[in-house]
Amino acid sequence: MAKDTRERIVTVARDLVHGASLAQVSTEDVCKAAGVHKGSLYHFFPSKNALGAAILDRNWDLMNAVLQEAFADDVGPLARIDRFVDSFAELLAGMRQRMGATPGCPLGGLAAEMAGYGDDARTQVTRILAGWTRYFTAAINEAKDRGEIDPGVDAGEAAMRLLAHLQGHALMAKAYDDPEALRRAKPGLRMLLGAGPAGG
Amino acid sequence: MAKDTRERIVTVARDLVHGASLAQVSTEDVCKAAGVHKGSLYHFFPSKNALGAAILDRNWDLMNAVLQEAFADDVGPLARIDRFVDSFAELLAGMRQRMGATPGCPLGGLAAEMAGYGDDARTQVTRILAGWTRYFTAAINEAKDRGEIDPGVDAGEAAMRLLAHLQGHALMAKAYDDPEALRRAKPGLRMLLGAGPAGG
DNA sequence: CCGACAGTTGACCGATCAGTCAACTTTCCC
DNA sequence: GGGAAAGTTGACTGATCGGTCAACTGTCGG
Repeated sequence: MAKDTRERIVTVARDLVHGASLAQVSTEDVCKAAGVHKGSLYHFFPSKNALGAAILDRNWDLMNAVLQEAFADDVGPLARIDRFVDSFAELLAGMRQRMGATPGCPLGGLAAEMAGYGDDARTQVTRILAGWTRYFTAAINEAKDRGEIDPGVDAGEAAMRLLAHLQGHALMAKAYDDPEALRRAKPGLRMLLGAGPAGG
Repeated sequence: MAKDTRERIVTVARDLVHGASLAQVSTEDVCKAAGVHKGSLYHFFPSKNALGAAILDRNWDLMNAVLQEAFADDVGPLARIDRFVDSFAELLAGMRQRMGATPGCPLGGLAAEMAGYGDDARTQVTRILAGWTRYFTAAINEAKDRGEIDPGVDAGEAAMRLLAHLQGHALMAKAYDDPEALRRAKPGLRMLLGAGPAGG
């Protein structure tokens, strides 16, 4: 029952927080939704911020799974990026249906909130961002090797640009309550790589 | 005294909120900082969210002033965009010095928070975003006329891409506690316009 | 069967919060 | 100067919040 309860708390809290923010969700909300009592929550987490950190890690695990699937090498590197954007957009669309409103990026949104909670949280955020860019960097390097994009581009810098671009579009998706806004990031991503507008 | 007090409340609240979030700042904090009492605050604002809306409007006013100055036509359209990024970065740097940490975009951050507060707030956010893109759209059209960028690009779509790109980089600036991260958006903006890397 | 310990309970606390209110003061216009 | 309206005061409320705690339960090794 041990790991099970902890798992359930994080899962439930994740769902609640993703629809709003960490600050808007109380520990009591989480407990009620998870069918646990306050003491149990604080048995596993020393503080609410620690729960927030666990949620952020969990969100990264989920995003990481999406990334791994999208970046599988059964298609070319540029197509993988497109595939990831589609998966991301579908993820947002599904959440919109479940919650009635389009949330922002599960990582970016919570990250922005927690980055203001001190350096520890900010370090966690940058660690996650680094993990995310790694997928882009690898794909970009492969695209360079294949001659699909200019070999002169710095893969790391380009990857950061792609990530920032995606985060910005995720914000638009939230602001316009429209998951499709994220998909509109695709042509921009191509431009940022100096690659042709289609096929890859 | 009337308008003066209201003004002071919004100004002070803006500073407090920008360093954190609306949720993290209490009405008491605002009152204390403004040297007013609760009743006065609620004399001018029907609710805390209404104060948030006023702050958002104020932030837009300030950003609008920065935009107007940066987009003055004493230089070419592409140079105006660069100039705006520089002004934006300096704005963040100044706030970092005053508050000890790099805040995100004054508009984007608060917008993301308030977009989850209902459709009214979301409408306000989209209105502001539209005002922002207008500057980009005009500059892009002028650049097209001058033959500095491909005349085939849709100015509106391109403007949206630029804005999203900037928002993403503002998030990075916050996450890495480094205002210079925003400046790194510049080459990406050029790529998104299909323009040469320098001079314009 | 026992003792230890992880997990669970639920009442409880002190603090804080958004928002209220009736009384007071100032301003301004007739 | 008088009276109404606008602005201000400061105490107050009811709710909520993060977090605590001592006692209880189940489990598992010896």
